[in-house]
Amino acid sequence: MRVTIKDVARKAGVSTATVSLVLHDNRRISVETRKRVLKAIHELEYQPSQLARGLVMKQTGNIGFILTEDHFLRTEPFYTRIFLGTEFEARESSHFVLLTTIPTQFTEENSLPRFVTQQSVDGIIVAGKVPQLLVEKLNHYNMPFIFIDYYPPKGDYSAVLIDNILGGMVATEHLIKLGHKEIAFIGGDIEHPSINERYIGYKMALEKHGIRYRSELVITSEEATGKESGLHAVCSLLDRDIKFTALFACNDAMAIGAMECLRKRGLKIPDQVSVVGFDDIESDVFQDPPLTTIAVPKFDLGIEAMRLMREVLANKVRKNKKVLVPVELVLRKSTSPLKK
Amino acid sequence: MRVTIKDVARKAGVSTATVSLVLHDNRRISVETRKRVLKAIHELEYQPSQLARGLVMKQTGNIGFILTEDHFLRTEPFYTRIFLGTEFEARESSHFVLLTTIPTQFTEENSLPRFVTQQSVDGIIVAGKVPQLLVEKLNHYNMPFIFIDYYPPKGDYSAVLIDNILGGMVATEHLIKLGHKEIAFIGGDIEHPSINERYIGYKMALEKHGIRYRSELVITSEEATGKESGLHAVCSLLDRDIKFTALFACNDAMAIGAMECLRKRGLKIPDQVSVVGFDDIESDVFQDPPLTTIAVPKFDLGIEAMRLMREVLANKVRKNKKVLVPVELVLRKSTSPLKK
DNA sequence: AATTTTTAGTTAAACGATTAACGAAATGAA
DNA sequence: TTCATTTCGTTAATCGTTTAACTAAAAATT
Repeated sequence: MRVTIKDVARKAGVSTATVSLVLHDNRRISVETRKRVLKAIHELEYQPSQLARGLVMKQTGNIGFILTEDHFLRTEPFYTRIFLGTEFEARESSHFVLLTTIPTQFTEENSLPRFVTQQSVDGIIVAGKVPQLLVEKLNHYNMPFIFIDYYPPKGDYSAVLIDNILGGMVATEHLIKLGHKEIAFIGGDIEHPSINERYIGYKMALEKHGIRYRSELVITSEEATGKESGLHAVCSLLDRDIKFTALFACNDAMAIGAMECLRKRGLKIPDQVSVVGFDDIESDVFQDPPLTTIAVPKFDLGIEAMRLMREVLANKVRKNKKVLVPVELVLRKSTSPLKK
Repeated sequence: MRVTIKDVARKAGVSTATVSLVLHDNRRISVETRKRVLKAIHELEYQPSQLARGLVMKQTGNIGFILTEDHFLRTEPFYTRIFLGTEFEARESSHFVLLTTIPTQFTEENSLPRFVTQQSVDGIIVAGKVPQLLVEKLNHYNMPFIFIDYYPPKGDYSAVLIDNILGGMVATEHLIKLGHKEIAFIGGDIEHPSINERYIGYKMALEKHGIRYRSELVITSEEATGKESGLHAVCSLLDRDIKFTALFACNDAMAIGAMECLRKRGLKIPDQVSVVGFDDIESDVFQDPPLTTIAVPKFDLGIEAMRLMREVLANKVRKNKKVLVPVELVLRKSTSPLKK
């Protein structure tokens, strides 16, 4: 049978209360007694039961982690890295993370994850864009939740977000510093806050350096944000004979598609067109040339979310707190100084 | 405050024991009382506390899921799919799955996942090849564990495995039925049970159809099982002027590398060489031509593991049970009938 | 009618922790 | 010396379930 606090108490010749107090570093216990207890704990290899502890403390020690199915199964380990960060940081406070997915099309028929309805978690982390319906259903439960890399359009929540505006600025400024003035921007799903913010960063950088914003250089009408969209966007630019010496794509997938189009049309990268992406996905390195991009620290996003969760659970947070995690420029071979 | 069994009991005018018995479908309770209780449960939206339940039943309701880091972060969502299957099936028995990773190089310095040392799980599922040290450390704990897609070289364990031999046979027979007789096999990391079994399947199929095994058609000396190994293996075959009209690669990655080499050397697929892979990874479809392969039902592997775990936990399993999940041939464009 | 059996519930202990409230001994203050 | 305070522990209630053992009433048997 399992070693319990009673066994420890007996072995150390004290009451179970004393053992518990030692475990919680209560200074009401003398150094000697504490030593005896610690010795007994060690010798018996005692591990407190999380169940018993949770029952009296009214907390489960679990954190729920919700992802849509497609995000979890994406080839690019974006959300898996975020999860890993969360799980890693959870070890610091002895939390467990329960990962579950919801259908990408979450409708009325779908029920919430069991850990929510059963109240088997102390808090919930929601990663990536999720259907509004989920958010609303979640609101019915008296459980703190935190978003990662997404922010619901209505309502006020705690969230850990990528500093997309900064990223957009850094990417654009990088191009500007290389001497470029005709910098195109391509984006899709422009309603998505993250994409929109990158776009804003682009515009801010232009303004900051006194470069006029030219709408013909900008494509925000793509539906999706995949490779095909990138290809399509750039091709449409080229078809209209729009000239640009640099390109900032709202993410790497689109950037890769864009490069494909540029190559097809015989444009040399980076000599004729410099390209910057956003995200730093795995395949960037295998591009020809390797893609310069804005790296998103996925692991850190997960870590920050778990930290924020702890603060929230400890009531350290006044209102809904937002954490912006910084991004950084990763120089590879797809950008170069403007050539005459 | 949380709704407890007491609230339900009060509302229904019965004792808490009665509520509990109703919850467990005990037929000692009359139909009417049961109805009253059920009504109260429903009206109060009562959810039993897993903590309290677990405490008295001496079970946590959790299953640990261990993966090496590199497996979890692989671009190909192989193990994530397996996990998803497990998580999905866990819902049937109200289990939660705690996913954690261990360093790929698990050494003495590394400690076991916290859910093991803390005994916060009822059983453990280990997916993919893991260091032997982990297995040995796990053995010290009195917890059932089950392997998925791996079987430790020493010892006897319960496991859910891919029917690799069958897969190797099916792949090879497919080629034989297309008229091929000179069928090459390329594999790497041949010590790995899965690879070895596919190789055995290859040999069995040849024998079954009375085709002589020719060692010069076989490469098992590659270290790794990646694209480069596939490329290297086939090139070395071609360099030695070995003739073959079909090729079975031990996995899709190698098959893709192999095709790259074949294309480079000007050999047409499938006209001059038919190629079959194994695994059914995402990028198969994007190959030129799309790769015919043996599909591994990842989701099912996870499901079967969870089912097996339940059997084990219920002591339904006499000895260590092995479950072989069947694979199936996926016809795409990389194989065709032998041309004269 | 008396006894036994069945039915339909209840009582109370147990699971393994935490912690407020209490208390005895030692120490300090008046 | 007496009273107050501090130190170091203990007692006992509590968290929300489950379930063995019990009981009262009803039904069946003799």
